[in-house]
Amino acid sequence: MQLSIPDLDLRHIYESGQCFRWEPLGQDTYRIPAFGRTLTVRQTDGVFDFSCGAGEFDALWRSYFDLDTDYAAIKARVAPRDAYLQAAVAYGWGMRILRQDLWEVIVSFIVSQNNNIPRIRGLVERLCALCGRPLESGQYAFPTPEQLAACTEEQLATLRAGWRAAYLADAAQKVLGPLPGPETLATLPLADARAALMTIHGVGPKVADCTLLYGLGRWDAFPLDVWMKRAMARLFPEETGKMPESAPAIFGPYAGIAQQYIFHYCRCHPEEIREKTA
DNA sequence: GACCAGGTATTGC
DNA sequence: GCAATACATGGT
Repeated sequence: MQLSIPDLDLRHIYESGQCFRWEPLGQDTYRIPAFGRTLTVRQTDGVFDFSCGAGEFDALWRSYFDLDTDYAAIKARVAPRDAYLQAAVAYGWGMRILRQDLWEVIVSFIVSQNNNIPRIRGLVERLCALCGRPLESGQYAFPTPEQLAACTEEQLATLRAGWRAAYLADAAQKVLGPLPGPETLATLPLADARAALMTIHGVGPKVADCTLLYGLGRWDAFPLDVWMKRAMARLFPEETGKMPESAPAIFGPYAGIAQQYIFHYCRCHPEEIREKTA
């Protein structure tokens, strides 16, 4: 089906480090495995061709692309007087926060720690091929917690994930066991939801915040990685040591979305940050 | 061959 | 509490 969508650019999302399984298929086209399905999307001048019918689109992908949220209003709220924020929003004008599967986000960002994005992509794909269900498209579904938990240490070693392999095993155990379900994590106070996720070995503050933001749509979560720390030190030096708790006071209820614009811009323009903080 | 990559757990003060 | 350190793997 075809749809005209404002404030959406697939490349901005693909490059923004929130998802790791999108596969570029030439100009402005991506193949996206998620929810055990494979969607192909082509973008031409704000018009999007989705390789699915209206039923599947409304059931799965409308929420995935966060299409019921007015990003124009959010951008206006996020970029007040500060020139850097204005530039970040203008540069990543088509950014959106995907509503991804919670379990997939937990695993992906455990894998992401102290790793670069190309290697994260490779690792996640190897994991899917190792124990995920084969799809008709020839790709693999993201493995369930049960499938991951069933893997032996030797099998996980083939991923070449290093010390993170043990973290993945623990994440599966915790999700199958004591961890509250998605509905609970979505409604818990931020600090409590964060603490619950951090009971997983290998999930610290940053991975917990990524999980809350990308896996539960909690825009009050504000992931602080090395790049965001640099950007915040440059933009709000007086907030040093108070982040991420003070983020909502600065950016309002869309702190996590602001983070996404800033992170993307920051990664693509490293010189603007280094000049000021080196 | 250092050095870095969307960090975290552990240790020592 | 908070800084220093090790941690595996692969790409510049």
